[in-house]
Amino acid sequence: MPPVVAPVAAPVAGGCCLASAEARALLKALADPIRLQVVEALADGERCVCELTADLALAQPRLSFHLRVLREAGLLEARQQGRWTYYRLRTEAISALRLWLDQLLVCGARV
Amino acid sequence: MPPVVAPVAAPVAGGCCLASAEARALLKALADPIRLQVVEALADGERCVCELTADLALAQPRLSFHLRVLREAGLLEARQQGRWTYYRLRTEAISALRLWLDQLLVCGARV
DNA sequence: ATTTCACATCAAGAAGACTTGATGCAAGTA
DNA sequence: TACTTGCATCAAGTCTTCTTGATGTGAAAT
Repeated sequence: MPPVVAPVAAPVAGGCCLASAEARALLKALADPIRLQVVEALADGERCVCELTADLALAQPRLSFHLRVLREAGLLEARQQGRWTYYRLRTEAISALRLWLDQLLVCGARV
Repeated sequence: MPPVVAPVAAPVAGGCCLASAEARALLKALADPIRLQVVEALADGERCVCELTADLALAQPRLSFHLRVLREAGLLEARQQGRWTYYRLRTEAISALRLWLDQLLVCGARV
């Protein structure tokens, strides 16, 4: 377990309108119970993998697999520090998804 | 194909805060490309299955399968009229999902 | 230099989701 | 009544995703 240190600000990119493939990747990533737990666990700040492994009581390769899915969907961002890898939630991704849902209602599939 | 008639208003129930299992069902339902097309096709009004089958160029049992997934997730509602079954989008479901996404950001997983 | 720790990755198997052709059924139609 | 149309459902096969144990790697500790 790493020593407790102050959280580090991460760069924020955050694009606007999602392509439907990107949106679907986000939806799919969030649809899994374990991955949703990970996202919730990261809602109040970044954590290293070993903390998540302990908190969620998961086998390490299993968690690693889901972290990769979440990262590739754009929901998570990884930061390496010493031996530890910290993951943080890309809240912009969730905002973008929220916006995408709006579009789904507003325009008659014309986007 | 059915005769063209005026669209019928459908009852709206719409619960508030989604349980995470319900939310995940919605996410999963929307994550599929075919099902997303169906939702988009229904964004501007209800349609019968045969219209959807034609528009999306899908085998009928295949569409039927996806319609069921969408309906069981709470995204669609079916209405029978004569020989035709009309499906409409439950926009409340999408609003609820949007709200659920908000909660995900606002509270540190405390909901 | 060796060991340990944190994590990623891989290969094989298990589980789940989807597709397809066949069948059933209810509501019209002839 | 017999036939057709619109749709749901089922069973079997296929494809995708997930899990698990083993292995690899780089960074710190000894």
